[in-house]
Amino acid sequence: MKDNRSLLEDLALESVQRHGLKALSFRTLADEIGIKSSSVHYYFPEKSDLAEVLIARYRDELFSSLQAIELQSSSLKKKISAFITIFERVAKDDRLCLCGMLAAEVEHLSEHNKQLLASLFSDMEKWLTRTFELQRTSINSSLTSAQLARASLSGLEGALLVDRAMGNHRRLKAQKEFILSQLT
Amino acid sequence: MKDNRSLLEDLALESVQRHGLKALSFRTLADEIGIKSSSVHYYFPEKSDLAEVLIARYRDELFSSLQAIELQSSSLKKKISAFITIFERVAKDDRLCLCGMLAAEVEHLSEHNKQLLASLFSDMEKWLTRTFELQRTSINSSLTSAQLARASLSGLEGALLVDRAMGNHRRLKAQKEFILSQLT
DNA sequence: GTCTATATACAGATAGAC
DNA sequence: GTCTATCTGTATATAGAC
Repeated sequence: MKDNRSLLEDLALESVQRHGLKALSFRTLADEIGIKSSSVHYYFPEKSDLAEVLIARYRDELFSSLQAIELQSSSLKKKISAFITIFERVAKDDRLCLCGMLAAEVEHLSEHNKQLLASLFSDMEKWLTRTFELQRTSINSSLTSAQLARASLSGLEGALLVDRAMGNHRRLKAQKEFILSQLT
Repeated sequence: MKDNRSLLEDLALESVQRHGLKALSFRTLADEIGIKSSSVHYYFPEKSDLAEVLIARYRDELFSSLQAIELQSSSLKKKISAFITIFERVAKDDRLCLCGMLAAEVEHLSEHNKQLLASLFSDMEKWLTRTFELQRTSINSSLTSAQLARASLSGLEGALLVDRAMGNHRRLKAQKEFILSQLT
């Protein structure tokens, strides 16, 4: 049995990935677990406090996935495939990546949360850059590892975005083929 | 001197590309040209009516740009470069592509506007697919023209999205290099 | 076309009782 | 921790006068 704090975080994360932070309401959130909105404010005084927790949680779970990839996969192609699997799971769940959704709403974020978001993107890119660079010889492209990392991450974010509007997963599939076609 | 209808459309388009449709307020819009919100309802009875006009306008301007590209550019690389220029202009103006922003907010669109958005994406992909296919011999990739089109468009949308969160244009630049690296 | 006035709904947030 | 009650702000939308 989970405590209310965790339940609220779970529901909030799902809601933000589906409908956005601006559309998230403390009232609706409270209704979903049968408490009042004032009780939600007990856990998260302001909406920005909740957003901060969501970003931190997403970051933690993401980084443990990345560590698992480093341990389990050997070839570069396998590592990048496993990385893309993270996005495929998000797509299957009819969600956007939290980062992608917040990026669309960046003008509504607190300054602090804007920085957290930027550093999360930056760290994902760094992981990709390092992963590419460590097995650079497996790459067949004129681009630098950093450029490939930037294009790959933003490409996957865009694929999730457009696929949601189109009701299928064709762009994520195309993006995956595109990225993997650069690796041997 | 533009009429109020056009002024409202201009301001609304800019606002949606920057802050999203959900954040767009008839009151604020009215204030910006010195009329009352009830007068905005005279032109656009409901918010979804305004959104529909914005999508149609965006579509018209986009397609005339695409036609110009077909007439002016010869090589495939030049055509695709010119296509990417459209996104570079959007980025320089600190906006998102209207389609990308609405895709993030797709759960809040009316059924009709959801369809308009999907068909706009679809037509952009068709244009790209046709353009790639017509000069297929200039492409150095194992992907089909349709897959390249899907990956390119969603990649550019994602680049705009992530770049906004990061405060620079590095992902759009990387995406451009990535796409053009497949063309001879 | 534009206004005033208003109905209605919902948002974030807080005070204070239990 | 959770509640009731409330303040305050803002949103969409409409009726009816000018």
